[in-house]
Formats: sequence, structure tokens, C-alpha cells
Amino acid sequence: MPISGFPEWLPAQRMIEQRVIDRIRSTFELYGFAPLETRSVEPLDTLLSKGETSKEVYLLHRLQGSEDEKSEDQLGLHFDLTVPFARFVVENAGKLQFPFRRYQIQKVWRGERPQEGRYREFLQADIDVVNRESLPFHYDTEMPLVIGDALSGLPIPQARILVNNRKVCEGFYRGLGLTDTDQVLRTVDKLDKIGAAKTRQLLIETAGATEAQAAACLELAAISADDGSFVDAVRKLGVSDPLLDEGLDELLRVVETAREHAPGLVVADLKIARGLDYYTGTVYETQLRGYERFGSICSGGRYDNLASSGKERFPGVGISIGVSRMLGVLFGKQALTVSRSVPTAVLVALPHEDQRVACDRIAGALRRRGIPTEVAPAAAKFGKQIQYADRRGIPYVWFPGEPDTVKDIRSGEQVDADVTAWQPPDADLHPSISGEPR
RNA sequence: GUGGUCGUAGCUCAGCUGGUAGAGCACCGGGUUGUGGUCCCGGGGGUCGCGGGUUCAAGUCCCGUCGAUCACCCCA
Repeated sequence: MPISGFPEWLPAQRMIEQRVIDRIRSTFELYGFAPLETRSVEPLDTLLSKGETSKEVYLLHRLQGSEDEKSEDQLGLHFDLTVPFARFVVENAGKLQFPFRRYQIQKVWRGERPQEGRYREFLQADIDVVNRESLPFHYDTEMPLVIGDALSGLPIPQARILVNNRKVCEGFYRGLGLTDTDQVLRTVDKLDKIGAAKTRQLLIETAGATEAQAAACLELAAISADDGSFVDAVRKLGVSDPLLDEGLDELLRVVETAREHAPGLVVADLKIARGLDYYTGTVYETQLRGYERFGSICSGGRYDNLASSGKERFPGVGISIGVSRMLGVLFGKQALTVSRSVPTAVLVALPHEDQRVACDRIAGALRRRGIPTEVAPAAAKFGKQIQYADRRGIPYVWFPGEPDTVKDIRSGEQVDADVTAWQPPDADLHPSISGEPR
């Protein structure tokens, strides 16, 4: 029986997942991020002190453990990769070179109610850069480019990274005279769901806004642009505040850098506010075109205060691809398929059981040349053996003989072949993933 | 964690106001004496998610539970 929120894929889907991970990993390394894996558990205090206030953390305890463990002794499964990473950096600061760029591809756990693309155990692929004391802003501009590069190499719908900056919102709200900027942010965040009228009402009721202030907040939230024009649009609203200026300047740099290196990838969208509450500046959120209703498949942001030890601070910026969420959503729409359900490229047919040794020899020779090969399970009729391959999508069946022949079962074409020379086309060597149903 | 909808064969589904389960596809075998996919014939397969209750009788009604999904919450 399945357990709610803990998905298990079939081999075909796992192959797709592995291909996706391969692509993400190689891209991360292409940009010089170093691999890291942290333990799955953290002290509960570490998890909770970093803003995760809800009870969605899974606790770990031994069956034979004592009932009255203190909370500082309790272990919880990590719910993201950023908090463990921050802890790791503080702990190992003396052994790391800064700025430190690392990637981490691991499972994380959250006790939320599952839905399509929302799980309790899921895989994240995360990159972060941290530095001592202060982190140059250009890293904030780099994050979307890495993600855009990784995702654009996959047969999935185009990604659109929505970017905002908390300084813009907070500065704007402050400039308006609103003091509870967090509450304003939380309310504005619901705009898409509850609509402008209700948002306006809530701003007045819960954030102490006047009609005019609420209207201004909505006007800010409505601004979205894939170029620098959003800056003028904000200025036209006539609010001024130093933090607002700083935020606009930063956001502009993200948008302009993306326009230079990856046109169409990034959009400044001043209503996005989400992410964990440790974010202090830039925030990212990513949609796949045509899949907007499934929410963000990749998000992150700048955190200036997450990691610190004594007087030392380690500000960072990072972004994380929700691999399981992205795949779950695409699987649900049958928008990702793989060319076969096994890695095998060649099935060696078995004429008689007493020829298994010879067939194993053929398979060995092919494998030594990097061709994934298996020998037929039984000396059934050749029709059955071909069917065995066909069911699994194995493209070639090898017939031992004088001479050996190999058949492309898709075309039916069968040619003489030599184990020391025959080579399938590169496209057939390994399963390939595509965006179209098979 | 809260609320709604749904849960019949591997898959898609049918099963009227309760009367002890059915189709198509898939699968297996044969026609086809060792090179598949078409066609024809035949066959296997279901504790009706699970548990309890009401009833002479429950796939069908009631309660609980598990799972899927949607909304809230929150977020990958």
C-alpha cells in the first residue's frame, strides 16, 4: 500500500528522474558548484530557529527511546537544504574557501497535506553561494542563469523565473507609512487567489492600511515586466524610501543581467513574496509555461542572516529546484516519456539453452564496448523473444548464427553483424527522454 | 492539521429504487513446427481500498480508516 505523500516511481519514471538529475548536476558543476551532502537530520532547535514555525517537521525517535526527551535533544528530518547548509558552513567555516559555492541534491521532508506535485518526501536540487561578512550582489544575478541553463536542456516546457526583492516591498510599504510590513506582504501574497477587492479589504482590516495605502499596495503588486520598465512604474506611484531605492536597484540588476544572457527567462514580478521567512532581499519563484496553476517548481532567495556564529556572519543566496514536484506534475500530464523502460539496448536471442554460454560471450563482448546488453531469459520461440524486447522498448535483438545478425525491431531491418564492430546509433545506445508521448 | 469529491480486474469504466460481479483494452494459450506487432478461437484473473454497522440480503445505505485528488494552510 502506498503511504500518502511518499511517492514511488516506476523504473521508466525513475530513469527520467535520473536523466533530469544528471542534467541538473552537470550544469551545476559546469558553473563550478562543488558537491555536498549533509545528514538527513538536524537538531530540532536548528530547524525551528530558522523561521520554520509550523509543525510540518518530522521528528525522529528511537522505538526504545525515552518519552521525555528535551526539545534540544530531538532530531528532525530537514525540510529544505538551505538550513542544513547554513549550519554546515558555520561548523566547517575553517575548512572552506569563501565565497563557497556548493550544490546539494537530496531528499527533504515536510509534513504537509499531499496533492499532485506536493509530497511529504521529495527531492530538491539546490545551489547556494555564501561568503563571510558580505556577499556581492552579482551572485543574486547568477542564480537564475544557472537554473535557466539546467532546465533549458531538458524536454520540458519553458521556465519563467519570477523575481522580486523584499526590500522593494518593505521599503514601499514603509514609505507609505505602513509599519506591519510582514503582514502586508502576507496579505498581498494572496492576491492571485482571493482577488484585488478582498486583498484591499484584508489590508485595511489586518494590516491597518487606509484606503489609499491599500490601493497603493495593490498598484505595486500589479507591476510586472521583463525589462527595466518596472522601475519607472514604481516611481510613478510616488513613494520614496531608501530601502525601496536599494531594492529597485538590485532587482534591476537581476533583470538586466538575465536579459543579457538569457532573454525571456526572467520577469520582475512585484507581487511575489514567498519563500521561507529567512529571505532578506531577492526572491525567486519559477513557473513552467502552461503549468502555472501548479505553482513554483524552483524557488529561493537571498538570506543575509541565516548563518552566523558569534560575531561572524555568512550571508548567502541560493535557489532550489523541486525535482519531485516538477516530475510529478509533468508525469500527471504525460508530458515526459522515456524511449524504453529498461537501459538495455540489445537483447541477445537464445536459440537453445545449451547455447547460453555462447550468448553470454556475445553479450560480454558488446558490454565491453559500452553497449547495454542482456541475454534472453529463456530459449522460447524467437517470436516470443522479440516480443520480450518489444514490450520493454529494447530496440535491437541479436541473433547468434553464421554469421550473427542483428535486427532493429522497430524497422524490421536485419543485417549481418560482428560483435567486435557493430555499433548502434548514439541515439539508441541509452534510453532518451522526450516531451512527447511515445 | 481542516473541509469537499472520489476508490469495482493490470488500465479505462459499466453495474437501475440494496437481491451474492461485467465490458473493452492488456495478459496467457492455440491457429502459426522457432523472427513479434494484424486477424480468428479459447483461457486465466476481482477479499468490489480496508474494518465495522444496518438488513433475510450491501459493490449499492451508515460510521470509521487508508489512499488519490481539490480547496484552505503552506510551499518544491
